[in-house]
Amino acid sequence: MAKSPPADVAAEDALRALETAIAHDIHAGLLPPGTWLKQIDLQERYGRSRGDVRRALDKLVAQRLVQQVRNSGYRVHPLDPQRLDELRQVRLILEGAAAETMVGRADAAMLARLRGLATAFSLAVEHRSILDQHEANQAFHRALLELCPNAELVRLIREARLRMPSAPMSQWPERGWVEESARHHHAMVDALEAGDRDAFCAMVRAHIRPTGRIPAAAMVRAPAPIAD
Amino acid sequence: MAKSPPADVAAEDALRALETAIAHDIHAGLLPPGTWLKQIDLQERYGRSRGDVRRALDKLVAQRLVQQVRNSGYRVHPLDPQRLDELRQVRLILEGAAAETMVGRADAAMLARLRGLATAFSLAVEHRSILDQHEANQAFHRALLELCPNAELVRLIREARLRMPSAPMSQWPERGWVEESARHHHAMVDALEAGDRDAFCAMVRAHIRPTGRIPAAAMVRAPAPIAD
DNA sequence: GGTACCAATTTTGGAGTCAATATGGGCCCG
DNA sequence: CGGGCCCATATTGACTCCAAAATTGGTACC
Repeated sequence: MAKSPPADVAAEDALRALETAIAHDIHAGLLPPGTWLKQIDLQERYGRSRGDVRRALDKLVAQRLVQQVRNSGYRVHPLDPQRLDELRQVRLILEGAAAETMVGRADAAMLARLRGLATAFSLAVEHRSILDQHEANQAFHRALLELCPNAELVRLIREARLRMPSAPMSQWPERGWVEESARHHHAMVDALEAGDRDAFCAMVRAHIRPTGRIPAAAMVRAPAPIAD
Repeated sequence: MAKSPPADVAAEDALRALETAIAHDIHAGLLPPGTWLKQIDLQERYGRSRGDVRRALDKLVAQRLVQQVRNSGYRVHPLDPQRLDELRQVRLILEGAAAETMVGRADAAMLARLRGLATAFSLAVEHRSILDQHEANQAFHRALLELCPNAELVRLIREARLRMPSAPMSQWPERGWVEESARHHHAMVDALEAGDRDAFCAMVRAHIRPTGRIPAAAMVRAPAPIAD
């Protein structure tokens, strides 16, 4: 049953690889919101069969990252300010709750790794391209999420982050925010190291930047009710 | 342009209908966890083409309600105690956060409707089949969720609830829980009517019952101080 | 009597093909 | 000169068919 046939794993990973490749290009800004994703273009762009493209697109539709219009094809989901703010609130809820479970779970090696990723991001902010900054940021947060023991929660957070279409790219250029992000990362590691749960959670929440306008009325209060 | 072609809408709804039909049968216990979902069976069971069955199955896989094994087909996702508990925590997080946003948004008509659905559930508990109870419960919670202004959050909650495989059916029969659920529903409406946010949120959290047995080993240590 | 092997059947996965529909340009008419 | 209609093209969506793989049942052997 659970053998390890390379062909099977390869095929399965290949499908997911295509899916994440398209998602990556969307986040990188190569496929701006509203762009029509013609199957034939993707087919030759990624060198895959049409069926694979179609299945990957369907998965992306299930994640609401792309939109399907009957008999017109798929297109990158246009970003709606309302939806963007709702997504931000969802991230606040999920990542805030996850933060509660993370403090105290990092050993020395993990702390060192996180510190390294935080400094890598700082360096990227100074000397590298925006795309590299994006990568470094994702790497840091990916590692951070490994501390959360709730696999389902982690999956949900990953999906929620994935669902934010091109948000980073369009708003990062504002000088000052990236640098603040870098400081946030280091502060998170500091709090983790000190075992200061409140500081850590506060930093995680502060890190989720408000989208353009701040409708304070819709803010959710609520600290996480999660069991350890 | 955007004419009103019944074919398009019908086709789109038809696909989703098949998807929800399968999900419904899974929740109803007709397709227990671990069951192999042979495409040909579903094809003749729901009277749909194989392509439709496949696409619906893929969507269900994306929602982690069914599992796909290469060259062996799809099967209902087996319920793992660990995963079930993680899902419960996720529901606590999401529904608890949603509850915070609901108080004060219900007008008189909505309150009356909720009250009616709560009593309908109570009646179902007394006089109807388990399946009817399940339906009544879903109807109440569906209506309740309409109070949440965050559409993305609502979607996430619906998906999370959908992802719980057959949990209600397998554990509801324990006499006492269903009746407590009915009381919970009425208490929620009471709190909503009184505008008592804390009471409402507490009730929502209490309503998310702990998963059957608590495998202390699987717990991430720490007593789960769920609800209050 | 139990076990291991082998063949037949069933089921999946994918590719190819074909009809239906939207898009864009050109043409005709006002 | 501007607007509306019609047709050619390209793209999508669905059905069908075929090969590959796994499961099942049977049989022979130990």
